[in-house]
Amino acid sequence: MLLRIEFESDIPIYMQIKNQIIEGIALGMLKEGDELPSIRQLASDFGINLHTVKKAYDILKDEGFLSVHRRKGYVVTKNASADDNFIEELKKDLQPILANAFSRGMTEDEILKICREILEQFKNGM
Amino acid sequence: MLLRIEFESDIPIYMQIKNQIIEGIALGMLKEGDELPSIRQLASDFGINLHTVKKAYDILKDEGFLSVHRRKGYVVTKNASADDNFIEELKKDLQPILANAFSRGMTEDEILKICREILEQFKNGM
DNA sequence: TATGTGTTATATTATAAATATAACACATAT
DNA sequence: ATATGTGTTATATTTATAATATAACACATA
Repeated sequence: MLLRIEFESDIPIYMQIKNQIIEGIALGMLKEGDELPSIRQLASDFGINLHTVKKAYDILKDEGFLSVHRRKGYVVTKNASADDNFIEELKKDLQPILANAFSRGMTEDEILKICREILEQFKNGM
Repeated sequence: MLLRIEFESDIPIYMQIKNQIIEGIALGMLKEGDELPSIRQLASDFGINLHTVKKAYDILKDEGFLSVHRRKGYVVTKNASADDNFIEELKKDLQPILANAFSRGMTEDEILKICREILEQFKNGM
């Protein structure tokens, strides 16, 4: 599992880590039972603080993507489900992004094509 | 054009304003030439600061959704295009959101259905 | 000339993100 | 037993971003 952090990005570091781990799971690069690097290890690799990594991991734990074992550390656990609550959040997240694309003149088909391409990656486990 | 601000939201106020104006354009509620409330007016309506509103408006101006006239104030101008640069950003924005949905077990069809529903709103100008 | 637009500048406060350090709890390899 | 490597908790500090507060200015036009 390769992580890269863009320090110049406007996306907070803990969010980049969180997002990339979810993407790793979606792509099949991270499977149930896989152990993640320890918070100290990852922090050290990137020259960032232990708490920044822990924040990302803890959010993923709360959401059901990770669980934690005393000795093994954080482990992939796919307990996150797409309940009604999540669907609502999903719509709220997508709404402004799709509105932006549509307002710039993209057609429904053009926009859906991009969504399909991204989802295709996940299905094929690239 | 009705705006609502959620002060408890984790989304910054200027971002909520920005997003809702883009959604207004996507929904056809805001059309080319429409004048927005003045920054002082909108700030006063919501009990927020003039600069918070200006920040939102200025971003929209930079992106080509608004232009500004000395007397009329900020006006809807659809100069925002979906160039290669935007498409790249769009993919980057969609990637983590779709990964999240997919990792929770949603199928491609289920996810695309939600995208279609949102886009349908825009096409029908709800 | 008064009024209502946006603009610019400066300072301050509030909140979130990230860091720095230290000490602790727990499992297990040695 | 003890050392080591996990995560955990606590506290304080620094940095960056968001939001506010005030004031003065430029411009168009009624």
